[in-house]
Order: sequence, then C-alpha cells, then structure tokens
Amino acid sequence: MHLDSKNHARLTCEVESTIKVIGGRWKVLIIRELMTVKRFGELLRALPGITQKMLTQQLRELEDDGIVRRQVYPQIPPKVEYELTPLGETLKPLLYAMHEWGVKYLQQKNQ
Amino acid sequence: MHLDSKNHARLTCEVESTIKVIGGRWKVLIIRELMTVKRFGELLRALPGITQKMLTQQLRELEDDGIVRRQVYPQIPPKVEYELTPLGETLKPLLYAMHEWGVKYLQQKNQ
DNA sequence: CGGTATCCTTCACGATACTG
DNA sequence: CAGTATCGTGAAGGATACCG
Repeated sequence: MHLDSKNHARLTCEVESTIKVIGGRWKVLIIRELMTVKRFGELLRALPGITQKMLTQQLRELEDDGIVRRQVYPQIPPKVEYELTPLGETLKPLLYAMHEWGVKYLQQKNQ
Repeated sequence: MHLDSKNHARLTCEVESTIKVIGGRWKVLIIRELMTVKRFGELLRALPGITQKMLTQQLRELEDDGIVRRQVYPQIPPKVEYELTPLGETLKPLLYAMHEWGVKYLQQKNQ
C-alpha cells in the first residue's frame, strides 16, 4: 500500500470505519467472547461490569454492522444465541494484531 | 498464537489497551497526519471539525501514551512540532490492517 | 502561534423497574 | 430468559474568551 497524499483521505475514512465498528467500550470484549457461540445470559456473566442495557445495545450495533448474528429459538423460556458472522470472523487477525501491539506497548510502558 | 481459555483474559486486556490508546475519536486521524511531522496549526487545519481544545487534549494523551513527541522551539512567535515516536511508528502496520478491513467491510455493507 | 480557562450543553451510561 | 422503558447523573465535548 502507498501512503501518498491521494491515499491519505481514503485511509483515514476506512480506518475510521473500522474504529467505529470495534471501538465501542465493550465491542472487542464481546467479539472475543463470541469466538464461541454464546447465549445472552452467558455474555452477561462473562463481561463483569456490563449492564443488560449496554450488552443489548452493543449487540444490536454489532448486528447492524454485520459482525454478529442473533439466533432466536422461539420457546418458553426464550433462548437467544449470538455468534460471529463470516465478516465478524475476519476481524480475528485484526484483534490478534492489536493484541501483539498491546503487548509491546505495555512492555515499553512498564520499563 | 493460541486461543484457549487461558489466553482469553490476556488477549482481552491487551486488545483493550490498544483500543484505549488509538480508540479516541480523533486519535487515528491525528496519527495519520503525523506520519509526517507537523505544527499545531497545521494539524488544526488538517482536521476539519476538531476544536483547539480537543486537539490539545488528544495530543497530550498520545504524548502521555508515548505515541507522539512534542518539540517546542522557544522563539517568538512560538513554534511547536509534533511527530510520532518510534513506538508510534509501530502503529502503522496496525493502521494498514484496519484500513484493509475497513475496505472489506464497506464493500460488503454497500452490496 | 499555541495554547488555557471557563461555562454550558449534550448524551452516553448506570440504576431500577417492568414484561412477553 | 432475554429483553424494553424510564429516569437520573457525570463526564465528554463545544463555544467563547483570554494569555505568554
């Protein structure tokens, strides 16, 4: 990829799009949990500190962005499962890259 | 890298650290601008919509996180230059990866 | 030029209660 | 179980004025 001035605007735009999708406070945590399919209540317990309201909201946003799929089983009591879409799966390498950089960052910071 | 349950906690923590550093509203835009050294006023003009207050604030945070270096030239009128630190430079591959994913995401969304 | 300081508004988020 | 609805608060951010 080039970095000349013509590409700067497009780079900006698309990097921002990515940040908007995964930059929310709980987004990466939710995506990580959904590396295996989980029910709503499981997610709630797996994310200490999140409220029901926030979990619902962030899941809806991820769903709207095509990252997460919501599977409703019409039964009593209700059962709803969440999983990554194929597009959501493509975020994994990005999360790994962010993990790698985070390691380096924390090392450098703690010196 | 593995993704067994033992690694999940560490992955989370460090991915979140990365998001905290570059997840701010203007952070990636500022970092992109600083791929070449720039003065305060140049940044202000390069980022339409940002306020002086926000630019100062985000630059200070990036400085505290070791991403950006602030170079003051003690002269009248004042001259202050900002540039990426070596650690800041290491963010470039991550921005490129985010760019790539953003391209894919926007393509899929516009279909 | 490159900032601070101050005030003000908005809204993200938490807490709580209720429901199919 | 998996939500929605409502209210309240604090912090983020904008607008404006001032300063070394």
